[in-house]
Amino acid sequence: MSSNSVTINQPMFALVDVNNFYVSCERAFNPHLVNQPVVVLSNNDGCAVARSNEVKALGVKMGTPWFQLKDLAKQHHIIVLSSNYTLYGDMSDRVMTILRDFSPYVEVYSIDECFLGLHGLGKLWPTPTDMGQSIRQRIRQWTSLPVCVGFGATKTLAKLANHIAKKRSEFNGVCDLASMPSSQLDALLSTIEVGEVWGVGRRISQHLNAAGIHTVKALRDTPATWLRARFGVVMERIGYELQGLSCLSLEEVSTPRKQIISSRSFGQLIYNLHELSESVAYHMSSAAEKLRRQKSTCNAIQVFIQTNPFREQDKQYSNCITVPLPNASSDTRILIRAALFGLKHICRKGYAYKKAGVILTAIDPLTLYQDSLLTQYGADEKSARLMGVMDQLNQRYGRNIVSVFSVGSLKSWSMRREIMSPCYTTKWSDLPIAHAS
DNA sequence: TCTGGGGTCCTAGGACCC
DNA sequence: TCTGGGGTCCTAGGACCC
Repeated sequence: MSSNSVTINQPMFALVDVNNFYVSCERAFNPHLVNQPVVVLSNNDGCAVARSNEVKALGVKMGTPWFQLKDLAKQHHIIVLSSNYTLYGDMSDRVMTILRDFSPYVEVYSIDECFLGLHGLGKLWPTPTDMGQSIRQRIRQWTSLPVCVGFGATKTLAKLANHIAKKRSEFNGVCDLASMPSSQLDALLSTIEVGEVWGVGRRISQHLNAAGIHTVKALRDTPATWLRARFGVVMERIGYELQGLSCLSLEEVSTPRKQIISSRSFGQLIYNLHELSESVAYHMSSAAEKLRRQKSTCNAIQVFIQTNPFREQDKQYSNCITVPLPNASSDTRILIRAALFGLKHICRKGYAYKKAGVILTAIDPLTLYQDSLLTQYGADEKSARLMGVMDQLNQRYGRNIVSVFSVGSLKSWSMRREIMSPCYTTKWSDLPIAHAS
């Protein structure tokens, strides 16, 4: 290496992930579970959603139905627990609080995973690995949960590093891909299957394999343009991310949900509208609660019901209906009324129903207000009146909530909402001049 | 009258994630 | 007997408009 420009890849992201999260939470409060084979089951105790290492070693896959697991469980004395989401949520909060001590840039990615942004923090630790070990130690000490930490130049690489830290004991729970010499990195990446990459699922793995791409190294060395042409923009991004070009940024503020789903399989089959109504009303009230918690309102609801597709001997029926609400609402009674109205339309007699639920389309009330204004002062209204409305709105909310985004022709101005950015001018005189051509 | 290009909006379906 | 419950984003295609 005689070059005078030595490149040191700074890891920009860390991913911290709790090992076997639900099982580890249960162990934190019941030491008898430590070193024992343990599984946690989903709602209705339907299937396994968390497995201890001992159970994974027996070959039990995520999502295995409990009835398929029963014999094995008896044979190996597996301890089986129903899930306790209140507990898990609480433990998750504690972990995230600890992580905020390590970086001001935090994205809570899921109940047991967290990305940290690291830029500017390099001087605080001798190496990223030291930071990682410190994170592990503190979380272990304060919550008794085991975590692994991965470092990388991009989120995708950090995620991959975390996977490596988990699977390969020689890393001792912390893997830093960014500081790894490239020969070692290549050797490592060529031992990992392409399906382990974040965003590469079963289907795309199959296609990649068919094209002769089997390992992460091979995927990284595939031209991103080819990935784009073959699979679309999402895969293109993954290609760049693997090469160390960051395409996915840290999302520190949690955005409100656009859809809120509440659904559940029934413990036993049900047969009539009355029972379905009860369940749908229940789901609707819980969805409406979530809706109000994120300060949204709802302008359409979808109701769905289905029979049990696994009972092949049964007559199958599944249907859904979307009920638009002319006046957006977050009032539980109004939403339930609409849902039951929809349910009546799709409910048929003579079927054994297994599952029902609702999906709300959630909207920020401010957005609704903007939309109504835009309808009111339609696209053909290229007048100063429209501009005046924009100015008023922007002043009232102290930020640019509407902006001009395109000039279609001399005849029409189009507008759209812009809450965050970018903000173009809202002054009539500053608008670009449209040329007829 | 005919033709074409460019654009929006909506929906369904596919793929992925935890 | 018994098979989870949430979410996101992208794309294609059709209807419609100018």
